[in-house]
Amino acid sequence: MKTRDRILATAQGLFNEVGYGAVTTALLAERLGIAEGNLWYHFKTKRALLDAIGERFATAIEARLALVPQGDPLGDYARLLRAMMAEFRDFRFLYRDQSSYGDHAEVIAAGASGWTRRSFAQIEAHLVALVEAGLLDWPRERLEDLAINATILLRYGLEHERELGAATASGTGAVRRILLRHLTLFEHALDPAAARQLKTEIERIEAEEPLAA
Amino acid sequence: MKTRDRILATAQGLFNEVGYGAVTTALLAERLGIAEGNLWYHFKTKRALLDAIGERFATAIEARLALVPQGDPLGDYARLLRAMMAEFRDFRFLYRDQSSYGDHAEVIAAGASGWTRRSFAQIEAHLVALVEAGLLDWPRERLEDLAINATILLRYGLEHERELGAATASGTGAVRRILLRHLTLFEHALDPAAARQLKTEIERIEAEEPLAA
DNA sequence: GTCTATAGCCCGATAGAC
DNA sequence: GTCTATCGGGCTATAGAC
Repeated sequence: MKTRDRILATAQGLFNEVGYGAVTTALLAERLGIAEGNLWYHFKTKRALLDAIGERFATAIEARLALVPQGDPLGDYARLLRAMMAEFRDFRFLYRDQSSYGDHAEVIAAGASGWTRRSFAQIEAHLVALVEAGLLDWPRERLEDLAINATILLRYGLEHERELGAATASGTGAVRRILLRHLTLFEHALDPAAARQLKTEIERIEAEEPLAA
Repeated sequence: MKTRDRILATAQGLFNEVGYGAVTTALLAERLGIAEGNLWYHFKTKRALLDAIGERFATAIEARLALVPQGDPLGDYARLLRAMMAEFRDFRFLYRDQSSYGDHAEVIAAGASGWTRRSFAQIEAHLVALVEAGLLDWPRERLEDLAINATILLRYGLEHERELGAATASGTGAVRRILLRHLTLFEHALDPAAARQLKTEIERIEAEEPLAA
């Protein structure tokens, strides 16, 4: 792996782990086993490093937002949940530490609002597919609210788990709890077999691999 | 007002406004119109300042958690909503900037988990009162989930509004939108007159005064 | 209690040898 | 591409006059 990519991956992992503000260039260089000066060869400023991760983020989020229901409402919804949680986990510091990187934030600050609104619509589209397949019994006029509430519960799930004192790393069950929690919004209105299948899929998602750091 | 109290109030307002990490002692002193050295007379360290605000927070949160349904389910619930939103607003940086104050956090880190769980129970108790008064049609076994989901939507409401690009200061309608959003969780199961009354109360809450800073 | 002056530290970033 | 050495600056905090 090229040094530049190692820096990016390690920085991203470290930012997620201890927070953007707490990651000094000295700490990052030490973790990488390279000299601090070498960092500046690959990234002229700390901000340039953040920007590079921001570009990765924008790419990942656009890829996730491109997911549309494709005829298997339950599988499609589970796939979307998996993609969203992976994104929240892999780029967690970008969501969480916005107050730390102050002016270093352009890509995120510019995109956040639109991305969030498109996430609402995306979840709603998937819920509509469930309704149309007869798997979810929910009045059309309340689907938008359901979608927004589901998105918020997913979006702030990891922070909420941490606030409850739970570990949030992969394999701790945090993702499973978050997904099951959001399911309580509409589980009672789901076809029982569909609910069971969704829960099985959720167990599979929790078992996923974390970001290589 | 004593200088010590002015420092506390101004610091709290400034922390909420621009983030704990972004508030340097130089900025704080300038806003107060006093010399930086004078700050250290009143608070030996920046952490001591944070601790003092943390104590205020602990007092406020215990006072809020002491609120119990008192026979007027709708009024009681509105009173609780008002208290919670005031708390989230007045001590916002404590909720938001946890990654910034790293080790400076004792009171919060120690209490957060318990406070959150007690908030769940408190909201649930108020919802139970609504059910028992015949104003809310909700199965008992799903009340806990409803309470938890409502708490999360309220707790992360301001951060979510900001992420959507909305202003979150008092009078911007952010609090009203947050309260109406959480109401979508169970509005359809509320007695229509009760729903109308709750909405009226919500308008009244939005019109409230901000923290004097 | 409040001020001025400054210490001491760590940070992000640069210069230049290899 | 990677290293060592070092700089300038901002930050928290101290010393001591008033």
